[in-house]
Amino acid sequence: MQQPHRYDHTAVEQRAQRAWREADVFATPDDATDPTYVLGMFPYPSGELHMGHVRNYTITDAFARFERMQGNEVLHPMGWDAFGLPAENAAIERETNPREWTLECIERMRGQLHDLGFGYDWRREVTTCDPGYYRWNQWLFKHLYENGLVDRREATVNWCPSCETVLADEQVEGEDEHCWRCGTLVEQRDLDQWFLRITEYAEELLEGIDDLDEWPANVREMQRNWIGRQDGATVEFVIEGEPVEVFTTRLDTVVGATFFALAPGHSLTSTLVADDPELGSEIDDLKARIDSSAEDEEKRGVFTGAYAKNPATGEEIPVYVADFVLADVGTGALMGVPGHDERDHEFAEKYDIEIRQVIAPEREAGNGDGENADSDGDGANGIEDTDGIDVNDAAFTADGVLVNSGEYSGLDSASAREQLIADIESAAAHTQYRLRDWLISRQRYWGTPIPMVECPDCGYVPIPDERLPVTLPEFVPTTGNPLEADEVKSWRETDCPDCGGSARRETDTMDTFVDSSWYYLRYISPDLDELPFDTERASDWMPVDHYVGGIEHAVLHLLYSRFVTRALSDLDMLSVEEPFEHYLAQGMVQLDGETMSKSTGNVVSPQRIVDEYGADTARLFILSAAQPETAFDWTEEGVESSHGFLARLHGVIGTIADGKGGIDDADNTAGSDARDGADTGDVHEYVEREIDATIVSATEEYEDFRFNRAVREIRSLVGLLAQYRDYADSDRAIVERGLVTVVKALGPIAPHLCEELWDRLDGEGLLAEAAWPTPNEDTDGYDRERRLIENTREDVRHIVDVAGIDDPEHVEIVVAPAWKHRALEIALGADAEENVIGAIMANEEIRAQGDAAAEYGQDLAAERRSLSPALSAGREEATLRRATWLIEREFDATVTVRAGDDAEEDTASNAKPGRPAIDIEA
RNA sequence: GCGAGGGUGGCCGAGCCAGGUCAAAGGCGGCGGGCUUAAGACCCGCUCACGUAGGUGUUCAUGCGUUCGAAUCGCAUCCCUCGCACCA
Repeated sequence: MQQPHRYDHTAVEQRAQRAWREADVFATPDDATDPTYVLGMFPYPSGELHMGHVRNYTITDAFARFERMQGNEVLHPMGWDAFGLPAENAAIERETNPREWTLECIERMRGQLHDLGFGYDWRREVTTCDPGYYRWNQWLFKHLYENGLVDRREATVNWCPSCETVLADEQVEGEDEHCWRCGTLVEQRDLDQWFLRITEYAEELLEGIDDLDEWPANVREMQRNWIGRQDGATVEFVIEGEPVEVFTTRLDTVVGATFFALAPGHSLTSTLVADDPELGSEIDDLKARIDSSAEDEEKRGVFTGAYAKNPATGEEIPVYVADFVLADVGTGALMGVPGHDERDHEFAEKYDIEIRQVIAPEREAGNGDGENADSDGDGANGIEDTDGIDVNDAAFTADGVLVNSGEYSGLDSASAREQLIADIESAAAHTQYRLRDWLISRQRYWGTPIPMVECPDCGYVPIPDERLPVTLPEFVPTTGNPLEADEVKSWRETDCPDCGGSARRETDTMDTFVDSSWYYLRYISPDLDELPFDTERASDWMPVDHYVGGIEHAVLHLLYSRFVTRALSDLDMLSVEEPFEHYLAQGMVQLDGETMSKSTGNVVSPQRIVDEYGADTARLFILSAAQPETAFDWTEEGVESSHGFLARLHGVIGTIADGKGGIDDADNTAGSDARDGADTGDVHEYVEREIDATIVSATEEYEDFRFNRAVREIRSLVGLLAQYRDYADSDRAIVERGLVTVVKALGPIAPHLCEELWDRLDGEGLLAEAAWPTPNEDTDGYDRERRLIENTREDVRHIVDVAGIDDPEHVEIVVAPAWKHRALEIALGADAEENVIGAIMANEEIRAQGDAAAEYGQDLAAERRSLSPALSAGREEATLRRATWLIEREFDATVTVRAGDDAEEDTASNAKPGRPAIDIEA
């Protein structure tokens, strides 16, 4: 129709952004009371925002804006995970230094975040490479140290040869063990390193998962797996007079232990082979095999010549050193039970070790599973009561009933375990975790210096708080650790805080995951000088209410953060134990089904989209393409469709606001156009109710982060408003209310355009600060009304189609008579045993309907269990009346709605509550 | 191997937790109509089968089962995705 106003997104965006900035809309005052804390994982400043970031921050921004409009105080900050190895490489490549490079990247990305219209409280911005931030990493380290949660010890650790640094276990991925950052295969090295003792919290962290009911199930499961709790027992086997402890989850099989195995790295191993050089070199071979990332190769072992005394039987069993025994699992030694452990079985077969059955399947009545019951059970090796199992073929690994175990025979596995713990002197119940301590040393420059000095006299001494931060010296481009370079010798040389003698600074820096393990606390009081965060305020504002970010951090960042939060809580720094109440793992952004990634080159540049279509289009497309947690494909068509919608909305509101639009003057008087049956008042009410219904459902969708559904609701309201505006007697006030609703409800998603349109519609103040729309009327039952209208319209179409009516003249819609509604109510209220027909016929008015009543009663009785309540006859009639204009427009026919009681008998008899009778005249 | 999550109409994807209002939302693609000189954009319908009055039949991986009633609950099987894995 009218010339659409040109939609100059760049101008619109700049205007809106300036307005927000000037009004300081997104600031969270320090005296806020428990604001809604909405947080996206802060980015590593690589220099360029990618679509994953855009998706992440669009989600948090839309939600934060929604919360603000709901009248809640909101904390929505942003910062930079600014330390990390890539900056060192980039600095060397570009002949600059990591600091400058990083700050430039931050500058650029901050600009991009601005351009996208994300509303952050920039006064709370944190940058982890800033000494004002990382001094608190050092402070935290020191306080953990003082509380016994820091350890320096020699260990076999993961070394990435490409990054030239060690890595924590969590940062090594996959079966092939590659570096999480660069993908290089890691190696093992024995080094003295700093650890945070996260294992102290293993049980707490595990139990805490149960309460994280707003986390995705898979993330919770991944954390459970990672912590890997195992309940079992420790028990000692004596080897040449030396007790050696093993851990086992199957103490019930101890009688079946026919060999003993040590890890090549076990301390006893070297003792046992000390005076046998040949044996020693064989074991060195084994060690070498383990180091060379042993795939699923055959297990190998070496018999040491020694014997271990089985604590349950007193039997002497051979001691092997075996490559499948890992030094860092359990105690680095194990009892071999070939009959009931697949791995031990394989080993025993190879070295011809006795395989003994001590567990039989529990016989249950009706266990018809013949699988093991009839497999040549008579070939059994003279052992009775083995229930047909032959452990020579394969280990039987399930729990069962003990056999061949002397006094323990007949006990079930669980009871046997308890009994054995009680009976064997050296045995004790023990719980073991797979979780390892968090190795935080990094042999890199661009990280937080670990605030320790090594004094020849006092050993390692922490640097006192008042001398923090330990700042980084100038960057020296070099291979290896730049902090070990000659050029920074003067930085390394220092004095001992304890004795004042000359000492050497620790040259390892911290894992950058330390930085991110508490940054969400620093936002709460970013300028505080005395402490990392204000305890009182943090206890009020925490936990983060909604945390959004990639699932790749399921066991890294998210686990470390949980640990640090608990540790801080135990230091009385914080009164919450879990940092993130609701965690939303956003899905991938894909292109042609492939994850967008720089390495493969299939990326869409956010910058290009913003330039070409505008930030609002990008945001709208991203949020309408899929639910936040599922992956979606980026498509140009989708982007264009989103852009088209915004441009149309812009056009529609432009024409209306300018008063030259397609609607009549607001004060037109209705009724002159005497359409049969369609009272214009009903039409208006219909639209009003649809506006209300849209508000209610959009609100619900927002609350659940289902922006895609909210968008659908809003778009369909726009469609309705367009139809209504074309309707001859539309009411300008209602159109405006509809548009205001659309603008408000879409505001969190496409904030710039909506801010502009809000202004055009003469909205007061800024949309970003406006109140969320509320329905005019109680929307109870609107669902049923919508369904009734939709069903009825579909039925009309259906009839027209199936009956082949070319040009319907008149549509008569007849609501079921009141007595049928009453009958339905009675049927619904009837007790299960009650006779429905009887109950209905007890009503005099219904009984008066004679055969019709009996017939309908039978219908009700037949369907009694699937009956659902309907609108009252009067409401049904009113609802349909409000919708007649839609049918009139669609078929260009007149439409009448009648109450069943006033209509002709024939027609009315077809009507049921919720299902009006329809009569169409051609 | 262990664990978790899944398998829905041509495709994508809701529904499943709280069984009936589900032939099953929405989008895409396809078809028809409107608008238009035409195309595009946009708007309105249709899109499992049969059917000249809103009907009937057969569907939600497969097979059993529970129930008056199952896409939804249970069991088994097959397949897919992800995580962990020589873990004692």
